[in-house]
Amino acid sequence: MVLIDRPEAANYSLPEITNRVILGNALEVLKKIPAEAVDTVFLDPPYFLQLPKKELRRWTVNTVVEGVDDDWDKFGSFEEYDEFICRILTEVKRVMKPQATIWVIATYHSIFRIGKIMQDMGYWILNDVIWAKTNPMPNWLGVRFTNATETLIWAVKDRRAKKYTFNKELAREFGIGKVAANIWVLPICNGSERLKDGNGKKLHSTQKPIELLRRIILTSTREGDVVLDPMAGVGTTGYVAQALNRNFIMIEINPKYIEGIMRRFQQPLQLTLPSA
Amino acid sequence: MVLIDRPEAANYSLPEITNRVILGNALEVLKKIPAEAVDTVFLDPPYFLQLPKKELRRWTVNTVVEGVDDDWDKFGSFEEYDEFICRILTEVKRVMKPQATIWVIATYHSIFRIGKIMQDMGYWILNDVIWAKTNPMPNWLGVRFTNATETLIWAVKDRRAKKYTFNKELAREFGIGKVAANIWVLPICNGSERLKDGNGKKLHSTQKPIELLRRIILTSTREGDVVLDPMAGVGTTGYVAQALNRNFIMIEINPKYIEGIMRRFQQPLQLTLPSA
DNA sequence: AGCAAGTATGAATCGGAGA
DNA sequence: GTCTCCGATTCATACTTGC
Repeated sequence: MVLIDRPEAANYSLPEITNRVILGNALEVLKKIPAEAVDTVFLDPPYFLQLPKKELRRWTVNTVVEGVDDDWDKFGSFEEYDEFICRILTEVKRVMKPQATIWVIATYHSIFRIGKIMQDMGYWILNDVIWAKTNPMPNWLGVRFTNATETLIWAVKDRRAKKYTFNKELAREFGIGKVAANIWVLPICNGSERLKDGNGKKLHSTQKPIELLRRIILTSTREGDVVLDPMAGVGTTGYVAQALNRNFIMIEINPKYIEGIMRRFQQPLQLTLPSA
Repeated sequence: MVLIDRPEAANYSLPEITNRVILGNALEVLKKIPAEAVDTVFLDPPYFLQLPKKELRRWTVNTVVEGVDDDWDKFGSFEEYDEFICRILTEVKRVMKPQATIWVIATYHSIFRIGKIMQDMGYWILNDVIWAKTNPMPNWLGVRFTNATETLIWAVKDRRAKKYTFNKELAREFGIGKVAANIWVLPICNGSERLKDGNGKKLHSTQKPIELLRRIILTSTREGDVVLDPMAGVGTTGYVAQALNRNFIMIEINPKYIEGIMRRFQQPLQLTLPSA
């Protein structure tokens, strides 16, 4: 894995950034990428959780839930959040090929805002896909339903885009029942897959599971395609793309996460390609 | 079942409309209902792009700009839909008690717009609940995932509302696993439950299943509560509410559907109340 | 070594009363 | 709006410890 750290760069050529991770702010880096360059986008933005200041304590073991308290999830208001989302989606749209598709993931905290903004920008939603978690954290005060799902929006740039990639047979394997249903049941990322920092704590608050990206890439890309992840975190997208013979471009602003990516790629992921 | 058909009415008292269905336009009828009158709302709005234009326009008041047919597929249509949703949610909010909760159901065509509008209006989302259909209509073209879900948004009027009703133990029965998960797996409305017209065709295109309303009412209301459905269709909400010893107020503009409601209530639904 | 018991933790908008 | 204090509250999974 090669890191690109040239903040002074004017523009990037596609070859020089393919299968690379670029250190920098997605909004600025994206502007330097050629138009209509990528086949698929996976976007995992901050969810703007607005967690209460009050700590949530497990009374039986007297420990505190370490919720998402990262600076990258802090916004002053919905308006501020909306503007951020809108700017990212504008830059992303420019670098998408005409037939490219985009995946965006979030929870109820923000997925509705994102979806409406996408529609208003002209993106055409193909599906919502529900990630049903087998092991969510329960709501133990019993004041709400346990939030066991995240929602993915799968869309094209424009209503007129038709010949996008969809591997129906693989989609049938992943969904529930015999139809290619829009529900994926899989566990959250934990155990040895979860990257840790020097103190054994999780390196990233919200690392996405390999299996989730495997399903996204297999259903919506072909071998040799270029997958873009503008907010790569610890790089699950590129890690899985490489294992499935896809190309990738990742952008990440946090050196701590970049370090995790570099460490991860030293042991390439092994995945069997479907015979089809 | 008593029908209220008094378009000339000034204002309604709560007793005179409780356990009744009111014939009329929801936007106008809601204005005649006292403020802070209901405990729970179930809103099943038109699903954008699934109804012909004239069907949607019947709901809108003073918003139709003539001669913009060419723009119907673009932003103009979204705006008109948004305004309709905003108006309904404004009237609904007024008649909700401070601790009342609201359920809104839709598919990806419109749920994102609705959710953002709700947030922008100050509604505070408690959960999204995913209705996973056991018997969805397959997507034969194979160009998308089969749409096997609908999304429900469950919300309170305001972020500060706390003492809303949530029957945790019942929610645990309905969800998947032991946690009260936000996923309900149940079939679409079919068979003898589905109301038919004189020609044996389905009377309503999107009749909601009894079981869906049973779960909504049992998890989020108490006996004696008032449940409001401003766009009642063939009246599943009131039909289930009555069987569970809840009160209801239904509004419906289409006499054909009202007729279905009247017919339905002649054979009251039998449901066992949970012993709790 | 293997099995059992104990411990840790997850994108969480998670309470209420009173000062 | 803040703050403090009181009290009731969780499951699936993976890892660690102990025998």
